[in-house]
Amino acid sequence: MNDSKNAGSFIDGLVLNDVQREAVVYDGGPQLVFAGAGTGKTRVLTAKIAYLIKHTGVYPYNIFAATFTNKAAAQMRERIEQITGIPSTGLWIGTFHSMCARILRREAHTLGYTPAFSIYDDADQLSVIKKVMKLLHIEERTAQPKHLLNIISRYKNACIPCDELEGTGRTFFEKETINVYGHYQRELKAAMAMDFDDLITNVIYLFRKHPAVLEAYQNQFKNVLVDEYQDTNLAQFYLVRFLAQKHKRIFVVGDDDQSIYSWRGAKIENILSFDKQFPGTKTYTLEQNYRSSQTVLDFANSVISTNKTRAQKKLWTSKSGGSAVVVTRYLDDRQEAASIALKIMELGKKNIPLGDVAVLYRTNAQSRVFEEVLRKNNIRYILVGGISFYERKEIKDAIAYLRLLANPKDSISCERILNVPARGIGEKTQERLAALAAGKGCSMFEVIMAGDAAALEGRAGKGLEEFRQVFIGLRDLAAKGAPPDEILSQMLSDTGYTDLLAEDDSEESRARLENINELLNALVVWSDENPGKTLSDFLEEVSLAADIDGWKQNGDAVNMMTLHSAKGLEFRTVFLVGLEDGLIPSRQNFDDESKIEEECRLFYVGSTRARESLECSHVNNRLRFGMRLDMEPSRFISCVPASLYRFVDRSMDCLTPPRPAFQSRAGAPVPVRIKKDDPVRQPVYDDFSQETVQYRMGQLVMHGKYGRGKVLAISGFGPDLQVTVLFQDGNRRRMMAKFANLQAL
DNA sequence: TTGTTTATTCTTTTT
DNA sequence: GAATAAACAA
Repeated sequence: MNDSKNAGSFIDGLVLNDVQREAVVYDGGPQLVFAGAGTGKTRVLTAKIAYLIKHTGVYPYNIFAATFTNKAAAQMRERIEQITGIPSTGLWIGTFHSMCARILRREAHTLGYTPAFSIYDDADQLSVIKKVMKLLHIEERTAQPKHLLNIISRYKNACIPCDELEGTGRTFFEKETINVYGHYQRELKAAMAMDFDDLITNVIYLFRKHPAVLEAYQNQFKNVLVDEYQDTNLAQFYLVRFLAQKHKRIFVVGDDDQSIYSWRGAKIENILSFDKQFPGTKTYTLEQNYRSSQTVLDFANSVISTNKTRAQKKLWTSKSGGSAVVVTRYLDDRQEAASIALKIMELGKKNIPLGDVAVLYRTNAQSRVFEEVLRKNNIRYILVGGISFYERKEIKDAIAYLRLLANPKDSISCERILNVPARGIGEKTQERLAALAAGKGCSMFEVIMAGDAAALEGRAGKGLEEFRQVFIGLRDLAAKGAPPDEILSQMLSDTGYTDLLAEDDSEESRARLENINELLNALVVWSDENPGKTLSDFLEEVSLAADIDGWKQNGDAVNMMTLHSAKGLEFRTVFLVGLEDGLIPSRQNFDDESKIEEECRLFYVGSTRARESLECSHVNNRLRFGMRLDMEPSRFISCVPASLYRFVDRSMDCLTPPRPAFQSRAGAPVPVRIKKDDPVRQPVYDDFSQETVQYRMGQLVMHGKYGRGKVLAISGFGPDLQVTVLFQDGNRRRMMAKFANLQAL
């Protein structure tokens, strides 16, 4: 970078180019930095904060810096400390969610919350919404719980509280949704819980209702900085505006070409209209890329140039050349994985550290084939995302115990573990408990702990008493100030949770036991590193941890993650896999132009992760939903001029024995799952269609119009017989068997 | 009430 | 094919 035309100068030991330095030094109001991929975005932000602290007399305590992940925050904090030599303890740097949680714990009482409130993840949210729907007698097939949550989330992102919506619903559905929203919020409040959106939104409500509180925070945060500004949502914009209103010392960095979170409410308009929102904004554009080779950049530039709605810019680098971008076509996903594993091994032989290699894909499900083949070849890998550690059943159970201990109103956690391990407390008992709690105006857990429920007869009563004793023990321990890990291990032994797993000799139980021990270790380490912090602090960290936060680049392990997780990272060699229409762009976004553009940006983000070599691949045929589908190469590849990459077709190679594309299992009929010795459940014969066709689950069939498909479900009987078929185009159709005229394959 | 089998849906992406 | 909901048997 020293040979570039705007030769670098140093600020506090950081090399900066002219534009970067100007942005760091300027102190005349709002600043917006458009920073393309690899143009030193993090460097500028770090330098800016360090500069503020070291040269302008701003205390770390006066800085509010929002990053996209906790990991990024931790790294930046460390770097800043290094540069300035000043302890960064007071510095507020973290994700919007974690910093808002911090504010809310402080101000909890103002909002009628306890500082130990629980934070609900989406599984918890789903439980709450289902509870509400049951209460309001809304059936799940009339309105999907996830859809309702989505609408609620949109209201929250716009910072519209439910009481403002009362009576505004026009259609029946709207009225119902608003009603659900109200009940949902009441349920959360009763449980002393907030969901992810609430963390931001409640801070906004706090500031709106209590100007004095707002002013205090405005006075504290004289400087507001935001990273990845293109992925902020409306509520986050309101927050930033609130905080920066007074001093107008706001500095945001982002790249509209890397906006990939609109489905989470992110508004690309935030960055595109920043200068209108903050008059007098000084705008900078960073276009010199320090990461990738020219060939990679040319490819990436071409990918993104097809998008219409974007701020014009073009990345360039002073590094010339680089190895050509390769696009390879494979026969199927297995060949793709096997060949890439082979290539990875060759890289290893060339002494390229595998920690500098990544396999990136659109969906988590795609990791499976790679895991299998890498394991078979003894290649170490690190998998980011998928089912994360904290989403595992046993971990969620353990956490629920701790949560309930910290927050006795947390009914969702209470219901989760009341009968785990099984204590004979079934659905009926739970209903009775809920009624009892409602009558007394307290939570289920409080009813149990008061001993009021001990009056319940028989097994259930006994189970409840057992449950109560466990928590009495835990409370004692907590009151004595025992460290969290001790509390957890006592819970595990008192409930018999560990014993139960130890008794069972299955592979699964052993894995679970291992996970539990891992959690225990994590708690020990955590308490060690965070003396004085409470159980709630730990639980908060757990709730707000991203998959990528736990990721540690390891010298000899290949990295595998989704394109979303890869944002902000870079690798020497990147394999961009599964580049097929339907995956990227996702089939579900086919009908929306703006979503297609976002998928294109995702492809762009992926391509720009590569420093030296970029290998893309797509397959003719892929296993999805347990069936083989024929795929077409992604439309985004088709848009790139052939001169910008080298195309290799390996789909004719016979690495795997040749077979018809569709019938992967050599046409072997899928075994029918019929209950043994039950004549009633023999395969259904449709005697009423012209031909006698025998349908069974998993049966491969041919349809005149839709082509091949797999029978997923059979319902009805005789002339009413219906079959649900998943077709090759990825769509599922339910059809009357007598008209469908399906042919067995 | 519990543990089994069977049916159904599901795959985007995550703080 | 895998995870979950629903249905069922013990």
